[in-house]
Amino acid sequence: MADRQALILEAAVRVIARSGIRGLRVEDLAAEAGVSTALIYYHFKDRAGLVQRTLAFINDRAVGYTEEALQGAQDARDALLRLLLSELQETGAVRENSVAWGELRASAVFDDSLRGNLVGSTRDWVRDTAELVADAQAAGLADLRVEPLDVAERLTALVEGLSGRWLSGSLDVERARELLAGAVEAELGPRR
Amino acid sequence: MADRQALILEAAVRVIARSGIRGLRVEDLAAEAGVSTALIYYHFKDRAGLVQRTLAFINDRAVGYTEEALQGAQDARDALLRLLLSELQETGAVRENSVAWGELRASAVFDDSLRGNLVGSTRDWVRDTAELVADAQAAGLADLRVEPLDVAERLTALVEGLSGRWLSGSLDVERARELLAGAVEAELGPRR
DNA sequence: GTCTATAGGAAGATAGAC
DNA sequence: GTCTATCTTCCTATAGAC
Repeated sequence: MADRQALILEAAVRVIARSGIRGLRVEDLAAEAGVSTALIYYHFKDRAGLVQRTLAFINDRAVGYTEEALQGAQDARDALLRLLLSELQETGAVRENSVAWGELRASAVFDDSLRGNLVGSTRDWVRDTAELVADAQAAGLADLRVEPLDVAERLTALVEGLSGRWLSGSLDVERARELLAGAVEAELGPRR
Repeated sequence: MADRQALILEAAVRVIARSGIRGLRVEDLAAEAGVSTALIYYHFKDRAGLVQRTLAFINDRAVGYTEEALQGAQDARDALLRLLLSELQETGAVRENSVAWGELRASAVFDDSLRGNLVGSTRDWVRDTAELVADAQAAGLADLRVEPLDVAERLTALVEGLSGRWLSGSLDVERARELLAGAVEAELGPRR
């Protein structure tokens, strides 16, 4: 069984998914994890440290289902679509991650200390996406006139927009996935 | 000069733009507005009522610059672009509104009582956008094969995604506007 | 309508025993 | 390492005077 710290971090993800980063109460987390508040302070120093560590934990976990999503892709264009769709799934872990990610971005508007992490992760994601766009072009599966970085930046930003609507109850996940697939078609042009 | 309530509401917008909905402290607002906390409770009953009224106030104000953006549009396609770009401007009021809107969406993930307002406003915005897409098609300025509602839903969601990146410091406003213009081109196809 | 003063209740953080 | 108990700070909300 995992150690106490890991148990607390897993509980923290659940609490953040339920109440948000700013709604995270150390006492709630203690109850969720079945430990005392003092233990949390012992392991994580203070609330800010706890949040920091939880965000890093979430990021690591995301790598898992992202790579999983790429398994079995037919070609580069298919891989691109799968990568993007992997953020829009009604799965426990994905939803938790999406909520946390959205909260992180929303919180970073008011809290500089959260921006570093965020900007870096965003850039990585955009870069990976742009590479798949370029691969698709090289394989003759996408319009050669489009700029991979522009397309990647738009598609990933669209995922974030759709995700926000999904999680805030304006859009169901199936419709979001459909819209995203349509955007990929519009951006890359017909398969040649 | 406006009455006290309006002064408080204007101050509340500034405080929300600076600290977020969940970061709004009645005491901060009192200082910003130059009144006592008691007066705020006198006029708005409680914190929730204050937030509610402020959000409505922000919505009303947004109608102003939205309509302004449509002035001088050359044609339906141009009007569509202007409508969308009006959310991405480095102007005091627009930035304040964008921050508040993003916060509202982010908060609604955890607070059901905020969803009603949000879902309705989103639907209206998407509908107005879809109408402009249909107008552009009728005027021969957009590909007739695209579904106006799908395009509108994607473009408005993209605006929200770009706006989130802009406000959280991942993207500057000029780049965001450029990317958005590119998306309109990709979605509507070349002018015919 | 508006203020000063303060009650009352969360929530973060720590002391000290085990 | 982990807990119980508690300190302290911050924040919403109200009482009561003007």
